[in-house]
Amino acid sequence: MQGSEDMQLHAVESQRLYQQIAQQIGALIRGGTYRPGEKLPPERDLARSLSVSRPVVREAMVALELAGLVEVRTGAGTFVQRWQDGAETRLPFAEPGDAGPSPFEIIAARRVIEGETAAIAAHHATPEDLARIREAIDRMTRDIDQGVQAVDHRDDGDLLFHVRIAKAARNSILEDMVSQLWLGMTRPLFTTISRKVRLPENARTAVNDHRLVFERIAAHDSSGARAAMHRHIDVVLEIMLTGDDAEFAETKEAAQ
Amino acid sequence: MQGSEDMQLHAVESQRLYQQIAQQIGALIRGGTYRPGEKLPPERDLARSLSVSRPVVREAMVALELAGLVEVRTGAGTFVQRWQDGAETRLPFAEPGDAGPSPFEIIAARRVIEGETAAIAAHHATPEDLARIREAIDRMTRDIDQGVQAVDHRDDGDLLFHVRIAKAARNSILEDMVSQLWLGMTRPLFTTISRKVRLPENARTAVNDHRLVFERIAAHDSSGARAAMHRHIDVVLEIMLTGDDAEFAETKEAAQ
DNA sequence: TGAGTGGAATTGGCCTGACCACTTGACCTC
DNA sequence: GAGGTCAAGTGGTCAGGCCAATTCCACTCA
Repeated sequence: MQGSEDMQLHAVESQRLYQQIAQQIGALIRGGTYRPGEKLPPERDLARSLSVSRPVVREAMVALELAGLVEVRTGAGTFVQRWQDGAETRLPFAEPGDAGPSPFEIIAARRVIEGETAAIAAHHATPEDLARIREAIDRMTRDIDQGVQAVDHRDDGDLLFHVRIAKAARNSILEDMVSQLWLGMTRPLFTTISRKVRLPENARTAVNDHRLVFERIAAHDSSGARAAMHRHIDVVLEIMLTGDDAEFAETKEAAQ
Repeated sequence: MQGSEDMQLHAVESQRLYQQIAQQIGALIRGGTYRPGEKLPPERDLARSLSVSRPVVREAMVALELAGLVEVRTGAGTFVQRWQDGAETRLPFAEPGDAGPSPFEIIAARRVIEGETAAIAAHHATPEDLARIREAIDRMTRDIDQGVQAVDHRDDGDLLFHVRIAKAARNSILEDMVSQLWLGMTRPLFTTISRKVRLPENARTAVNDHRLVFERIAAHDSSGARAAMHRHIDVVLEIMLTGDDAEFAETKEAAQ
């Protein structure tokens, strides 16, 4: 998996108990031991058989509940959700041996989603929407010129640009997806890769791309906006790939 | 918001304490009271000032952690995440007065995402992928003929069809999105609406649409697959709208 | 003077045990 | 048989405590 040199040891970041429990139970559910609609053992029993305290089990239940795997009914019990998820409702935290989606999967997903949000935005965008998008571009330009790096993501012009386009598409789900995918790209694990995108010279190309996308949206040119956004994201992909650990190259195809 | 008749009273489903706490703290974070990187008060203090027990605060922290809003560092404290989300990281559970995304937003999102997954799948699909997709169609056909309704979502041919296409697109993120959106459509709140789609006559049209999509994918006709999927989802939208509470009609446009 | 170190204070992680409130279903009454 | 009653089961919450990781600063020693 890795050359014999530069073997950096990354801490195992010990998983908290509730995460381990949630994973175990989640696996049982996905594995079919507990079928949809079925009732899980009482918290007290689970605690006993897992050799943990009830509070820990309860924290795990919160996680499973948020993941949509179980439904907790006061006084009645905890039940496996009936509907949803064909195969892949993952717990939000990494499972052992699972690094989660690669940066390239994320890029590919962004290409798809943001390409479409840009196209939709080109239809719906009001003057106010356009002003807000333009403001994000200006902010990014300014920050690059002054060499500052937004500490607060709420001030990050790059992110704002993408989110505001999604907002102009008038679909809160798509908007959330854009935010979440951005989150994924800036995760600690990927900082080394994504930091390159932030280098001044690359940032300038990016902001220029942003302007092109903006122009197409402002012109209500739907397919043009989609194409421009695709080009932009392809460039980001290129940057991520240049001079990089070649181990990722094989994943490149998956990003189209 | 509603006609004077047929005023059905839907239960308030009392929110659990941890959810209320998580919402409050989440609001403070989004509101800027706690800035990114900043340290939250210790759990004990929070418990005291919120007049709840520490376990409750801890459960709320699990929720906030899973939502990506905070990071918990053993022995050090709880900190607001630096990166991520420009504006809209929502807690997974509904906030007061927020019904969450409407079925029409979900449909619109599905149209976008699944249209693209179908297009990508048309590129990548292997014979095995095609076989699995076809199997989903067959299963759905059989279930309709026999009048059975899958109790276990893992046996639901309709869902399987969509998920397996996403799987053929070879992107786990897109795949998860398709699953999650499906989840959203079959939520308890929307059952009344989405049940119509399951009516035998509608199900037959659906399965026929599925076949058309499948043919385009099998023929490696990317844009044809996208178009076929769009048509399919447009039909679903139509079904949802027919003879329905007209209050939703205004939202129709948002679904394109 | 300054680098290093040791320990106390802080803070999250986890446990025990208890009580309350809601749900469910068997049982009892009419 | 219909309807009401009650007790067991189960989640919701609280209180208090101990352990372990992290910080940070006063102290030590070169």
